[in-house]
Amino acid sequence: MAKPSRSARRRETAGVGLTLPDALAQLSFAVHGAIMRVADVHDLSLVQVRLLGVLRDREPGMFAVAAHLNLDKSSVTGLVDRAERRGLVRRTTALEDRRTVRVALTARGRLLTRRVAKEIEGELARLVEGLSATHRRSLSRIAGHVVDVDARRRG
Amino acid sequence: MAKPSRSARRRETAGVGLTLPDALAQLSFAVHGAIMRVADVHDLSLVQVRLLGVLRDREPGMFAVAAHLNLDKSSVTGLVDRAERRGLVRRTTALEDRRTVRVALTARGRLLTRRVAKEIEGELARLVEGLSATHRRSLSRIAGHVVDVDARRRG
DNA sequence: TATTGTTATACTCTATAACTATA
DNA sequence: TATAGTTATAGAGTATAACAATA
Repeated sequence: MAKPSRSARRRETAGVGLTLPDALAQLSFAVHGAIMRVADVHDLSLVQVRLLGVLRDREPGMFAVAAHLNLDKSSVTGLVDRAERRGLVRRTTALEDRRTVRVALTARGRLLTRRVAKEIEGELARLVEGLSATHRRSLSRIAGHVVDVDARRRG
Repeated sequence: MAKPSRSARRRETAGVGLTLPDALAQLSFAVHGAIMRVADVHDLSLVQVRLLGVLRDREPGMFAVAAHLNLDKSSVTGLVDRAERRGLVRRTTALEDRRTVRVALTARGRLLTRRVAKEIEGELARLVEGLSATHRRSLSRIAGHVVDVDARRRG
């Protein structure tokens, strides 16, 4: 049996009488699946998508990338190596501190980043297109609140 | 459906600062984080947690496990190898078809599965404990609806 | 021939520890 | 000494292709 795509994801039957934890977990898997569908099309992993996202508005050093992605710096070395091999990012040496290596999107990387962001937004929009405007507003507001509380709790 | 105008979108997200796709993505990361906190405590990966979940009420063959997890059967061989090495699952040969290898939780695996499930439920409950009962009900209902539509769309 | 699993191989992703270069 | 990054190494997780055993 061949897996048709790069991602592995769960697809279990949804229900009506779900507990809130179950509903949350399944919603999370659905969202993850939507993101991975886009990533797969461009042969990107989730981490690579996140890397592109981090570089979208910044030109951080390797250490800062590691902090953003919550990875060890040695993991970022390989991650950037692979992205560089694909021509998506470029390493440049900082003039002010010759120890730091800045990472930046190439023109091709920038193009791909914009495209992927737009496609993910589209997939997520499709995911909620069956909801009424009222429910969409509710979901947005409640989800925002949950995220907010969680973020404050963890700094 | 027409693409909403820029101003309409601003109206839709007024008061929250997040678009619905953003809110969904961030909520998904928060949920994933909650699950991973539990998994980490028990030195489990997300896939291993899912494997335990699949085996909770079943004793499937390797092929069926692969289908449940949406993995290639060769990937499941290694996955089950590692779980078996840790004493969490056991391979047994089926009597009716000597090709198939059934996978079952050991006593220790069953214990861990119950504990992990309970802890994940607890983490997710904590995630939403700041919501009013009304908002919790809304979130549960709306999330269930999204998951339901998504599941039906993908069969 | 078809199905179920495993093996061989290769790649991504991740971490820890040791190393280099710069500050 | 301390910091930024890479290298060496190990292991999990994934896939494809080739194989063995059974149906």
